[in-house]
Amino acid sequence: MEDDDLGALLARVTRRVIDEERPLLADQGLSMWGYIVLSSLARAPAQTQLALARSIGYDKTRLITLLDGLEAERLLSRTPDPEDRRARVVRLTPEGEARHNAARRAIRRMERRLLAGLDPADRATLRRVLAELAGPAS
Amino acid sequence: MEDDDLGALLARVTRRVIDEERPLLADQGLSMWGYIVLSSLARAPAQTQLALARSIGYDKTRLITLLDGLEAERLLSRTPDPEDRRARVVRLTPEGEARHNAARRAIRRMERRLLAGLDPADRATLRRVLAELAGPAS
DNA sequence: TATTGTTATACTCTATAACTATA
DNA sequence: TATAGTTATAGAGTATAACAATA
Repeated sequence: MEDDDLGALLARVTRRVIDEERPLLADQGLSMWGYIVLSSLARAPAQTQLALARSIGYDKTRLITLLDGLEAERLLSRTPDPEDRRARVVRLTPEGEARHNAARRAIRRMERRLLAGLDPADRATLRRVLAELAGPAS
Repeated sequence: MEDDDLGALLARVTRRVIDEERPLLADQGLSMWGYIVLSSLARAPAQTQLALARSIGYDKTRLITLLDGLEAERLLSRTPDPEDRRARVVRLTPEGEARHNAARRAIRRMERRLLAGLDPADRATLRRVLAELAGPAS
């Protein structure tokens, strides 16, 4: 029997992880893309919404309503940039940081459980190789 | 700087591979799901369309039009099962087998190129660990 | 003239319900 | 009554075009 394609294998594993993540995020009142936005902002505030959209690989027009929702929940702020009055700097609020951390903790717990059966060296290799293949950090 | 979530990492790598695959499949006149169907049938014919849908994780109603297209191109055949006249056995035609092999070769070439920078032991570990995490073969 | 943020629109993909023919 | 295949419809998700404000 032939090996699976790498792409097929990756897609199956990714789908499995995502399926486990979704209910954990729902517990925190977050969608997948909402969590991705919070994660990006937790690394660094976004100078423009366009830059944020590009950095997470999302459409800039869809980002608007996503940010609207997150802002309405006071998880992030959009403040006009005094240097360029077209742009709006997007930042996490303290509440947004807390919500992100809670979601992140739940996801990390799930990941540990998922990888529990693997050899520790394999776990390390997996993470290192995936990071290498993913290219420069987003 | 914190590590990325495993899910985020997997999603990035998967997207990258898929983005590389799509044009190769388009060269063969195949969609992603079309290729997945041909791959499944290349492993074994499907006793019913429902079983095929389940095995590849696709919706049975969407499978219909997908199979319609592939059948119109003579890449597969749907023949009524004499034992159960509700069911239709789905098989690759020789042309379907050839098309699948051509697509597969192109994809394997791309995968080799993508993984070329990795240590051979890491490559092997990646494939083995992903297969383990993907669960029982579909 | 180009860019940021935005809205509106169209399109594609996906899920649900209901029908037919067999079992 | 349940299942395989199918069709039609509705919904979610996504992409495209166009606009106002600013550079």
